[in-house]
Amino acid sequence: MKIDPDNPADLSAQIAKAVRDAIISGDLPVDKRLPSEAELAEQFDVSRPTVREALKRLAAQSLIRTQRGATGGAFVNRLRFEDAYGQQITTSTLLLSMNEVSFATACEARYALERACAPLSAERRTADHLATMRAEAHRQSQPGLTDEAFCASDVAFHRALVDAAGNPVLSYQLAGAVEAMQPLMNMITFTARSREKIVALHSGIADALEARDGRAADGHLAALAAYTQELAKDVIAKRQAKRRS
Amino acid sequence: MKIDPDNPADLSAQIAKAVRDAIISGDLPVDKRLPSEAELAEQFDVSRPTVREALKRLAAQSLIRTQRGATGGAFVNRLRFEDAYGQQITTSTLLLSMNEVSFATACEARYALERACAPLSAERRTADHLATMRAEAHRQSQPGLTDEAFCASDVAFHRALVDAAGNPVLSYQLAGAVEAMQPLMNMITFTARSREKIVALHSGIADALEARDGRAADGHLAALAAYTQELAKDVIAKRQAKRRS
DNA sequence: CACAAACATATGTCAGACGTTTAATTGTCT
DNA sequence: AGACAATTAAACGTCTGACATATGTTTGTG
Repeated sequence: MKIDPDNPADLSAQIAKAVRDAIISGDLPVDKRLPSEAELAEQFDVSRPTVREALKRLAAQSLIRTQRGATGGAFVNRLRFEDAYGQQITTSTLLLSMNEVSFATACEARYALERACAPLSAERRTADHLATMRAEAHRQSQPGLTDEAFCASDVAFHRALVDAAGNPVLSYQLAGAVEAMQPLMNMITFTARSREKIVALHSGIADALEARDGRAADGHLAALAAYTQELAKDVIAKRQAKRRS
Repeated sequence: MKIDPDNPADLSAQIAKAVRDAIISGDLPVDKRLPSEAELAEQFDVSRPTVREALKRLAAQSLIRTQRGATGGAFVNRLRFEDAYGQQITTSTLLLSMNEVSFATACEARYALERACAPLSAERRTADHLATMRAEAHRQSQPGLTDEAFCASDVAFHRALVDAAGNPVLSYQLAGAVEAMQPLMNMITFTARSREKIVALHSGIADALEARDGRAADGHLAALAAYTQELAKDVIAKRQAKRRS
C-alpha cells in the first residue's frame, strides 16, 4: 500500500485511493480481509476516525463490506452486477436531472442502446423473457392504469427486452439508461390513443422476438423511438402554449 | 429530512441515504449548502464523527463537495459527465475483473453498443472527430508501437467514434464499456498482420463517417467485432496448448 | 479610505473511551 | 469423552472533547 505525503488535507481521501488502487490492481483479491482499523491507522500514521472515513468512502462504492465481531473487519467485496445496477441508476438519474439533458437527447440514447441489443435478444430470448414482455404489454392495455404504473410497466418491458440479450455486461450498461428515463417519461401524460399505439408496438416487438426476427424488432423499436419523441414534442409544445396564455 | 429509527447499526449509512434521497428528489438543489456538521449531528441526534462518515460516503459518489473555512461546509455537487465517467470506468473494470466475464461477452457488449451510435456518428461527426480518428489510425500503423500503446490508441479511436454521435448520455454510457475493455485487450498480442487488418478497418470506419454512410460504418464495426473475437479465440487456444505441453 | 490584525465559523484531525457483536476458548456437568 | 454453557478477546460502531487549519468578516489603525 502507498504512503501519504505530509499534505494534511484530505487524508481520508488519499487512504481511500490507496486502498482502491490496491483493489483495482488485484493486490487485494476478493474476500481478502483488510487489516483492522487500528492496524491501518498505525500503518498510515493517522488516527482511527480518519481510517474509518476512508473505509466509508469505499463502502459507498460497494468496494468493501464490513463485519462486526471477533473475526470481523473490512473485506474486499465481490462487486455484483446488482450492486452496480443501483449505482448506475443513481448516477444516471442525477446526471439527467442536474445537467438539463433534453428529453430528446436522453430518449435518443436510450433507444439507440436498446436497438443495439435487439438482434441479440431475438437470437437468445427464452420463453420466460417472452412471457414477461407479453404480461407487461397486457398490463399496459388495462384502462385504469395510472401514468406512473404505465411507465413502471414500460420499464419492466424494456428491461426484459434487454435481459433477453443474455449479456450481463449489456444489461448492466443499459439499466441506468432505461431506468433513469422513468422520471422524464412520467412527465408525459399518455392519452388512451397513445397508449394503444405503444402497446401495439410492444406486441410487435414481442412477436418479432418470438419469430427470432431481429430486423423486425429493430424496426418496431425505431418506430417506438420516433413516436415517443413525437409525443414529447407535443407535450412540450402544449405546455409552452399554456404558458403564453 | 428523514429521521432514523432507534436501530443503532449503520447510523452513518442511514443518514447518507436520507441526504441522498433529498438530493435525488430535488429537495436539495445544486449548490445548496447543507447544515454544518454540528447542526446535522444535532438534527439526527448523533455525534459529529457519525455525520462525517455519512458525508464521506456521499463525497465518494461525487454527490457533495466540501469547503473549509468560515463560509465553508458541504454543498450539493453538480454531477458532471467527467466525474461520472470515472466512476463508470472504475465500476465497469471491477465488474469485469471480479466476475469472470469472458472476453467474448465483454467484447460483444462493447461492439453492440458502438454499433448503436454508428448511424448517429455518421450524421453528426465533425472534422475534429475525423482528424482524431485518422491520427489514431496512423499511430496504430507505426511499427515500433507496444501492445499497450496500440490498445490505448484503439481506445482513443473508439472514444472519438462514440463522441462523434454528439450525445453526452451515450458517451457516458459507453465510456465504461470501452475503457474497461482495455485490460482485457492488453492480454492479446497483436501481430503485425492483425494490426494491419485492424488499421484497415479503422480507416474504413473513418472513410464511412466522412461520407456520412452509417450503414458502411456499421458493417466495418461488425467485421472488427468478428475479427477481434477470432483473434481472442486464437490467443486463448494457443495459451491452452502451451499449458498442456 | 486603505490596509492590516483580530475574530468567528466550519471543516480536518486526533486521542481516549465505552458499548455491542461475534467467534473462539475455557470450564463444567453428564 | 463429549456436549453444552460461561467467559474472554477481537473488532467494529459510536460518543465526547479537544486542537489545528482555512477562510470570510469585522474591527481597528494609519
